[in-house]
Amino acid sequence: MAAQRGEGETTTTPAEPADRERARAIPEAAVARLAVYLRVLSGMADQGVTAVSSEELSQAAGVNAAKLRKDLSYIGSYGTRGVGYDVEVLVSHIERILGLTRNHSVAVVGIGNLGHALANYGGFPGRGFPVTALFDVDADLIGIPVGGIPVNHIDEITAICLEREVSIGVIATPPPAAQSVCDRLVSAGVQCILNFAPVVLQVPDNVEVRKVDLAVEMQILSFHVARRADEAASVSVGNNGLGVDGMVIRP
Amino acid sequence: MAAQRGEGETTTTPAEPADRERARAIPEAAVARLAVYLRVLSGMADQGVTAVSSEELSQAAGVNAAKLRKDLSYIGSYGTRGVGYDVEVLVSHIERILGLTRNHSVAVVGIGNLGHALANYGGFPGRGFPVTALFDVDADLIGIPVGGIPVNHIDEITAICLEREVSIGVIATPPPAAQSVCDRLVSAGVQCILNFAPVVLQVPDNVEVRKVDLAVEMQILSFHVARRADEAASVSVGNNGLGVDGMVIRP
DNA sequence: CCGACTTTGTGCATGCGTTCACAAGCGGTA
DNA sequence: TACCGCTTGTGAACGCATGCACAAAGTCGG
Repeated sequence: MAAQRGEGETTTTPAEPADRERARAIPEAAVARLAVYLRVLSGMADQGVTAVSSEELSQAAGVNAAKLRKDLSYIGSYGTRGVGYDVEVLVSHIERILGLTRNHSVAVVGIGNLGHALANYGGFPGRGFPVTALFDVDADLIGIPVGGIPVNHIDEITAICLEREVSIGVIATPPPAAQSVCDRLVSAGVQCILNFAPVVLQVPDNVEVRKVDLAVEMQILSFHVARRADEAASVSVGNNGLGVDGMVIRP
Repeated sequence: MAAQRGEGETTTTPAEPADRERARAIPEAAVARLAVYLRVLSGMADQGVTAVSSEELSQAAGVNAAKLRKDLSYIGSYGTRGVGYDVEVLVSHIERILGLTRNHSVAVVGIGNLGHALANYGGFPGRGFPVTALFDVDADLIGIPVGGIPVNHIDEITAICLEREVSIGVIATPPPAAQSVCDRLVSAGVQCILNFAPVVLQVPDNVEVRKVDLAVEMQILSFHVARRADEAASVSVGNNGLGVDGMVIRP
């Protein structure tokens, strides 16, 4: 669907179909994978690899080759049939689509164990995400530099975020503080938030929140442990669905 | 579909349709949400709330009410029509399905900034996930207790994981070490891994890996920042898809 | 005891994402 | 130049997840 490229279309449409249209059409799931491809490709580039096939790249990224090609097709046709992809070219196009050509100033709120860890990454995972502000409520922390940046009091959040043009806020506070911190970030014009607090944040529609929830991750793993155990039990006993420990399972 | 409960079915099927069948049928996405519902419900229980409707619960969990009801229906029918759900009952059933009635011993590998943070959570987010072993390669760390547990050398990983029946391994090492650590965990019988290292782990089919990748999260946010910026640009100029900075976007 | 009202549980339709399979396109070779 | 083999890009089928809308089932008031 959508406009093909250079297919001899003789309408009045300009030659360049605008990346915006494309970007809007990329499935969320594909965006996440593009970031993974980017990392794998960067690693390859560092090792002097200049060309790669969809098969190789997909294996390194842990996905199916067809899926990889479809994902790449969302951002355009930059491969050469019969040959593969040029690593450099792919890297630069993915970076462009992911918006990594601009710098995204990051603020970390909550300088506890996790906040420390995040701030110390310095220049955050991958390049392009400079941490430019740290906030906490603890008076003992204010002014102390962590990862090269001094900690500010949380009350200064609005002023500083505006001044330093923070585009991404990272919440690493205890749960009770998270919503209030979030509200302040939003009122400071931050439109993207990465939330480590185990809380469901309420935000306006124009703000994007991504959640990293350790408890949820652990519980999903726990579910799989339980499922495996159940399977093992029913296999070892027979396959009628009545496990050895039927009554252990029920409360 | 599947067997209804106590509908007067007079086949030879035993009364209890076995939770195993159910567990296998729960969509992955629903499992993640069940964990969220569980947290919200626990919070409600702590505040003395005893009953809740799907509407209330769904709002607190940030999802659509129909989806919530469907999710809950995967684990059985424990609500009362015209009334809602009993908080305690729901909590205990979700805990059972997620396998939280058993204790899952956790090992953390890589006691850097992040590993420290994880170990210090002590008893990990939510109850039921006791951290029972820590590992690192750094000789300076060996023997030092973090969060109450002494750090062991990584070479002891197999022996200790077997001895302490570790069921979940958490990898918080630098990227180059991750795959090797993963292999050792697997050979120690660990079947569930939570990976914080920005690496695509290769594991056998019977091992479950979940990935928490900060770089990917940041880049997804970056993508949305860029998309918003593009939208804003094209809106402010008109709506023909040709933005003000068309040539800035292209390399 | 009955009728009105509330809320659950779920069949069905819709849409998104994944997978398949193959035509189109390109480099290499004779 | 013409052919051959390889790899991309994508139309189309499939499957899963989401959302809708309503019957079933319960409570409450009279």
